[in-house]
Amino acid sequence: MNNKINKIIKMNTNSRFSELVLELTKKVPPGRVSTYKIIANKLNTKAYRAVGIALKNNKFPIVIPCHRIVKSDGSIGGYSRGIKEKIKLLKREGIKIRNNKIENFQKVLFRF
DNA sequence: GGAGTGACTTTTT
DNA sequence: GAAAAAGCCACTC
Repeated sequence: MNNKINKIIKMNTNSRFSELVLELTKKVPPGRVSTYKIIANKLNTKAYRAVGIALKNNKFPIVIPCHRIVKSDGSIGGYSRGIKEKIKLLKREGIKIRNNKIENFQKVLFRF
């Protein structure tokens, strides 16, 4: 099951970086969020922006919970289908959002 | 292989 | 505290 997902990810990422980004994104549990910064730090890099690029370019947003990745100040960030959709998905998982910012950000933040 | 781009972050106005 | 600027580095073409 998970192996299949990994294969799919590898298929669609020629570079190691994107692969790792997607791997980490997958590990964020439901109801929690993480940030581009945390992921970049986890990969020992400062390519915060490249993390976003990797998520944007991933071909399988179904298996990758991209919506659980937000900006480091708790605001939403971006989403290929529009931030409205992202907010909706987050709310569905029990995360409260006000004025495009996540409430209890520190609480729901998942630090790996 | 160089230049432009971006779902970011931090610092400075 | 909002807005702008600067810094960052992988990605794409």
